Amino acid sequence: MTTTTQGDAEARERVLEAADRLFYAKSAHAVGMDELRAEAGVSLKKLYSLFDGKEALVEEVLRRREEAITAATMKYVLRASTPEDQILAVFDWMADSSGTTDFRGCAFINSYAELGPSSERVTAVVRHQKSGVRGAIAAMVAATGRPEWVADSIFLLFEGAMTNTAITVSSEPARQAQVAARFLLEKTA
Amino acid sequence: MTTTTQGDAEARERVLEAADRLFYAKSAHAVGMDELRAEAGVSLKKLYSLFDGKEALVEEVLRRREEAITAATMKYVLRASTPEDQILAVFDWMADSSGTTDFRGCAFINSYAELGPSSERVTAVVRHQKSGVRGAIAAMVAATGRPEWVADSIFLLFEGAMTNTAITVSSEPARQAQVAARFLLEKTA
DNA sequence: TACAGTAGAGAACGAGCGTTCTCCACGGCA
DNA sequence: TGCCGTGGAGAACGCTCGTTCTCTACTGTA
Repeated sequence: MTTTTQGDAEARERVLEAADRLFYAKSAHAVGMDELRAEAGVSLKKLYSLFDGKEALVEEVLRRREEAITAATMKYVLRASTPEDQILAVFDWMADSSGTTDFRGCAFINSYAELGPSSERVTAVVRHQKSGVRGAIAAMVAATGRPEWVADSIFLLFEGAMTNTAITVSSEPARQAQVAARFLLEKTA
Repeated sequence: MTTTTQGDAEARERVLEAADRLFYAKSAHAVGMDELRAEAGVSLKKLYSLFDGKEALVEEVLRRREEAITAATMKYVLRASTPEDQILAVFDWMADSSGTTDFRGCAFINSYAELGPSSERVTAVVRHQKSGVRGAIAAMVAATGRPEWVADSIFLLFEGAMTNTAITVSSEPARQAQVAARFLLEKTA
């Protein structure tokens, strides 16, 4: 029946939203399915009818998070006028995001770290997302006509700033990374 | 009695060595105290007589790991002749370390990621170690007379390369970071 | 009103964890 | 030889987790 399918979609959305928030804030293994059930306002039965299990849920949360992050950064990127400023805008996004007290770094790196080599499926997702971010930066850098190693460098600055922003609980690393990226772009102009 | 204290010191060493290896390879929460006991060849009773519990053990492992990493990188750093090459040598260490199949990135970031905000004690240790690495790089850069933002940039490249080396399972990120660091040093000479 | 099927609440289950406790074998001393 | 205390092996405990199962209440239909 179409009505139940409609309700399922809504419940699914609520679960994924709650899972994304809780997994990111406390790390996935620290969030129980029952806590998740309560937060999403759904029954345990429905939870397991919507998803194959916790690992599948983690996988889907990571997949959706890439979309959300891409959308969020795009708002900053598209605001910039020059291609160079577009590249630098991703660090503005990071600096602003770190202002929220629950910023805990890169969700993909965190997932990789907490899972260890135990789940090849999730590791594959993490790898894929990372290459996506890298590809986005590479495309923007390529559009400015600069060599690929510049893109690689900016990507590494991005990664380093993500983890350090989380650990230091400040937007300073994001700003430092932006300074370095700007320098790279200027000297390779 | 001094003899038992002597034996305790040896057992303690074995436990810490095994814990460091297992925690790093599989993440701390995935290693049970019994697995650790077996690996270290020690009884559960002695394990708990030597350490106050798992969290205290994690703390001490992280503290010791900093010493070990510092020593390992120093071997590379001291081999270099110029101050600039000394800075770049840390990326040689990283590239070589990533050759071992069990390289899993920065142990401190991994600990931060898997623990979440649950243990402020361990987070404090992580923060301290990170500022140590950063300080070491800052000192080397300062010795060359370059401004502090260059040190910040190289530190972020270091961090980004550590995580990406682990995720991509290759030494490429370490090399890319070295290229970027060399560029920074040349252009700020 | 009687009934079938669905979905929610939450008990139940088996596994794994950190930690403690019990039991027993062994070695130094009278 | 008999005793005592130390330490090892591992059973036990209490807890939490992911997952499944049971029971009950409800809703739409004849």
